[in-house]
Amino acid sequence: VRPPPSEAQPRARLPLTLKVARYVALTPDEASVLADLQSATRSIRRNQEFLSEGQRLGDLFVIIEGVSIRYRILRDGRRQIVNVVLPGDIAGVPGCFFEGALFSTKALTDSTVARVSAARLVGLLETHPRLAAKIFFSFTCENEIYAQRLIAIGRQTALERTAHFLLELLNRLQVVGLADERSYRLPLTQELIADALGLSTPHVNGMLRQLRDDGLISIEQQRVTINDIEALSLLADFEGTYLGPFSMHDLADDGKSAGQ
Amino acid sequence: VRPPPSEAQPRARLPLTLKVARYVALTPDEASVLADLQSATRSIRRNQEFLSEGQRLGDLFVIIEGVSIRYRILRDGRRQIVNVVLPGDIAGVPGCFFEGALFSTKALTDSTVARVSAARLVGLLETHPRLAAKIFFSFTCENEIYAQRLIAIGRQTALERTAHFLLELLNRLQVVGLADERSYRLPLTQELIADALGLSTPHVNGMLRQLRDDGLISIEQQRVTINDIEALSLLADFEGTYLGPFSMHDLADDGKSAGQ
DNA sequence: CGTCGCTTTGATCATGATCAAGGGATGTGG
DNA sequence: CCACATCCCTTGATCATGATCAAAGCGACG
Repeated sequence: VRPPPSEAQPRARLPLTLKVARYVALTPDEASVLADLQSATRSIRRNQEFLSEGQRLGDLFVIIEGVSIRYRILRDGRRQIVNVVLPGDIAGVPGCFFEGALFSTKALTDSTVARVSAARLVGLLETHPRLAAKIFFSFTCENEIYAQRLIAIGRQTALERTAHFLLELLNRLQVVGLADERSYRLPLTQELIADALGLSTPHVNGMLRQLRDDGLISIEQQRVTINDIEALSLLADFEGTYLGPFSMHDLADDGKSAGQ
Repeated sequence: VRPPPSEAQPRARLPLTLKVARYVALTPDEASVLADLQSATRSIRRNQEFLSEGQRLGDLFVIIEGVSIRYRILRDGRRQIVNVVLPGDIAGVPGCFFEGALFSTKALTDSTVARVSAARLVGLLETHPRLAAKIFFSFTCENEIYAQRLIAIGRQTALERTAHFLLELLNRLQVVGLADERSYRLPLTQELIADALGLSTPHVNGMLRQLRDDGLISIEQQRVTINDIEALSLLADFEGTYLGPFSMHDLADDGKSAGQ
């Protein structure tokens, strides 16, 4: 009864074009420029830290495949994961514009990324300013993910937080076609979940177990299944509306008038 | 011994132009468009909630003067403040592009804001796309503030968090010229600080008292003074580098070449 | 003078951390 | 093919940080 390990891959290679396209409408021309940006891909091995705190780097990485974490380790060893980086996300922004990156980013699985030089992105300001604006705008959407997580970590109980985390990942993975209706593959250990949620590993273990005992979720191997999305959302006070796709489509349409 | 209440105002009315200018270089033309955007100001009374959760609103607000909070209240009454909104910040993004705002925003003090219709901002995509890109980019910078706060709330002790919070505000207020070298006026009650840090009011009280007893800070009336910035930064594991101004200046210069 | 909003303090309680150890699966070298 | 090692999950006992509840002080303001 060994499940095929390559379960998620056959799912047609996504026309990811950076997930920007999920957020805003692109002209064909823009789409092709975007595709071109991601042309040169590179492989990253599991556990490789490809962006390091303090590093002054002029590159960003569009994640084509694989899961990474963005984190920081405090002096005494405590670690906080500030983001789980999924395919379609961009790593290295705005670190590449600051003096040095503020966080490290490490691949959890073997990954494929497209390296884009910051200079080239900024060059878009000149050559395709509207595309540049759309890309930058798409970065803004991450704000809501962070804000939402701030609430979870700041004011929700361990159980609620855990539920929230699982739902957030479900939604984000669905956006890029890596999750089906109720389940997805989650390459995170409980220790990593703990560091993302500001909890201890044993306690995360207990919370997951409780969610399982209550029949809200199932976990086997690395596959998470949400059995009752509604109940879990209620528990977590979760609304998926903040995770794409949404309505800048209306506004930033092609050559049409912008004044509504 | 009543300190003049209008202490901070005489400090020349800032050429705030939205704080965008702190982050990126603007051409004179862009600067004037930006100034124009903020021309029509409006007053907001203390305690007025000018952006409400769930509200579908096509406007954003550039804060000219006053302090607001962006927050959400959970079903059982717990409140988390996700951001303290200072002059120069923009409220309502990207809420205005989502189905509905995800958080409420409320003025803590009487405020002056400039209302900008989202349509107008999007219109910039057509008329001044490079300016639009720069504005959107400036939104991205907030990500780092959120990420930093996630670390504080997720993995730092109450004392460290409190120290971090005070330092963050010092730095952010300095950027817009509302704090001097070591002190600033803070219109937040301890209850509000607690809701921003995910702590209880009595505990915030204790932490502030401890910081005071240790001689690291002083608080009188609403004025916070950091007596030993270095020591406090060490305690909080704080580095101010993530709060502008930083170096997209190099990249996005006027008509110059972008490829470095 | 009295109320209201905020700060301060203390006593008790609980959520979740820490520490420690065992268990199960997978992988690797002998 | 087995022994061992590694990584991760699981469990339990104890501890501590910070929450909750309650109440008193203290200005500012009307």
